[in-house]
Amino acid sequence: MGTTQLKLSDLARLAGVSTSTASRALNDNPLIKKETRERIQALAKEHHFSVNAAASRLRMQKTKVIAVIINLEAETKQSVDDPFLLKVVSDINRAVNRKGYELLLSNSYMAGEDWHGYFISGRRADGVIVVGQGKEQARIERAARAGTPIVVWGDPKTSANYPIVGSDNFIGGLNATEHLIARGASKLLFLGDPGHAELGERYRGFCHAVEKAKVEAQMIKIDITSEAAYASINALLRAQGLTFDGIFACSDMVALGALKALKERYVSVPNDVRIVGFDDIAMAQISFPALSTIKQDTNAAAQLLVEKLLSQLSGETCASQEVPSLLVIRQSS
Amino acid sequence: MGTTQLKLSDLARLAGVSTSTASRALNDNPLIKKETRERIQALAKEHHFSVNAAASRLRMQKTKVIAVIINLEAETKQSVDDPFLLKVVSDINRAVNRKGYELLLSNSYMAGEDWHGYFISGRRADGVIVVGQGKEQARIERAARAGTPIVVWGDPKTSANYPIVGSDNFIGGLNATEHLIARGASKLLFLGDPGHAELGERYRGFCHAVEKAKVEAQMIKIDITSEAAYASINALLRAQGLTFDGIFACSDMVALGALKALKERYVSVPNDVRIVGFDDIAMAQISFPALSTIKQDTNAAAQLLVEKLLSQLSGETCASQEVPSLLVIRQSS
DNA sequence: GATCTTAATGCAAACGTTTGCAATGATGTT
DNA sequence: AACATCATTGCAAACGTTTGCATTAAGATC
Repeated sequence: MGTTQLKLSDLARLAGVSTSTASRALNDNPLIKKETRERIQALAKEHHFSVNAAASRLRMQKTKVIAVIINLEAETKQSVDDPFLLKVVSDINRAVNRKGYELLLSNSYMAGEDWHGYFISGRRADGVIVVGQGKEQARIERAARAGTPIVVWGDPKTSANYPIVGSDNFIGGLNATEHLIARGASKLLFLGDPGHAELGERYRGFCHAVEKAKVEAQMIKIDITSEAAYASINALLRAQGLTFDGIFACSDMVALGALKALKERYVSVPNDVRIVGFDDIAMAQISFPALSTIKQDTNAAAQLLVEKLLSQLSGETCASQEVPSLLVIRQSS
Repeated sequence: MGTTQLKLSDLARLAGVSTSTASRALNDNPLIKKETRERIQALAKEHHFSVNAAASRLRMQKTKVIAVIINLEAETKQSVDDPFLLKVVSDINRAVNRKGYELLLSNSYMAGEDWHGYFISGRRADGVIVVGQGKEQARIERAARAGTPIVVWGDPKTSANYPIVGSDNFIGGLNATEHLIARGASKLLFLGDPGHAELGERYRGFCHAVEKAKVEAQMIKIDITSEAAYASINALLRAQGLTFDGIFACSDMVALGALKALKERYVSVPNDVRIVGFDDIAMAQISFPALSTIKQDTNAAAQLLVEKLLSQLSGETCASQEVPSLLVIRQSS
């Protein structure tokens, strides 16, 4: 309490060595005799000493911090509370920690337009992970061009001057749709917004399967929320009756919204309509009927994101990469 | 790219002033003539200059960073992916930003045992927000005693040497239970773990209502996950049949797990069994039937947490506080 | 015994800000 | 005309590390 903050030079004096020796000892530098190192480390623990990160960062010119910025456009209502996005952040957090880095949680509000200036020049972080490619990639591209070490969670097929990691959305959409067809659906419905890069790929997969099987199909463009899905299915049923027998929803939240609308109107799932979602959020297996879905391997993706970012930090350049997705069959299909 | 990092002294030279003038100008210090200030600020923008945060923090002795640490005990399986916890973090993020601070997302893994040493002495953050009181408060208490500015999301009734913000869990439990009874339930079931501080209060509210109304009640102690709830309801139905007609679940995830088990066995909700959850996560209104629940005002709580933390930073001492919760009636009851 | 190598440690500069104090010039007062 | 006041700016120290280089002591080699 009353005591002033212990600094490295104090610790050194307590140990009877110079500041530089103390510094090297704490960093386990083999220049220092082993027993000296251990003695100083023990002393540090005993006195609850910790290195002043601000000073260290200033001197080292690196922060050991990675910024994660959640990149949501104002236009869409997909909220920051989307369980899937938050799961991605959570997995990134773990992956970042495993590599000895810390995670600065940020957003457009703080970082403004000039991400390179804010994070890199501002020495707030050594690199940036962007979650959510969004529809507008100007800021990401600008940051990358300015030399920001940066990786993006999004659609890996998009060509860009930065590496993108994400699921194989096309295959995912294809598998989901073929599964619906295999289960007997012949009048398909895609629910989502193909204007969004990742969802566009899923839609391409959907269309591919539809054409191959020569079945009917329609697409309803909606906001990526359960509310929008609920409302649109309700409207569709009211206006035209049951014009479909299989739904591929662009996300689980959307699928669950649709599911609710169907159940309220006594449409049986999966007998009358089969549904497959995308993401495999926790709720998918707890809904009733449990939701079939395309599971995104966020854990593997998070690890890849971090690895690619770190390799950029050591000067290498790396490419976009898809991570396999997996069809999880449950009761809804 | 090839150009070296612009520093304050470079900017000053470009503007034809001293470094100190440039510094003051960027901080809008009225000591500097207004037009000089504006000229330098414009120049900074033009050259994409940003202050080196590491240097600034070193000199200022403060970081403008708040650490949020998610405090989950190893024993319970409540995962970091719990949508409610993540919503709290997300709301805290917004509240922190509004005050001009950044958010460092951390956990026991990085911070270790000595939070004061790691965050405060280590100059990584100016204060700490702990999400999740947990069952074991030794680390929090130790950090507080060491002088860490700290606030906790948890049960405000717990007496502690740090301020706790959270919902009025007792009232919440009381209201939920009285509502169940008012809807005709007379054989109640509490699903959760009263050993956990917040849940204990909810259980107290439950018991209070039960005693007042003199109805039957039982409690099943389970892990706070939908899987555990699903499994326990299943087991109970199999072993004893339908021995209850109202469930107060300690969280929405738990409620939804229970709901699924009931629906699978064709128990009608809300006709045979009424259910009320706690939290009001996004899924509550999209489940079928939509889940009645006690809504926690995470937004207000987040703001309170941040305000209390900042007032600690300016030397004030502050008390725990409850935020009102709200019974949201939907179809499940 | 003188020189060379090696292991271990210390000295001092640098990282880029912010800020108390001093300095300057201009204006107002006696 | 001498002096006090005020607005504006600059000087230089300090924040607490890390690290290239110099130094020391001890053992090895000739």
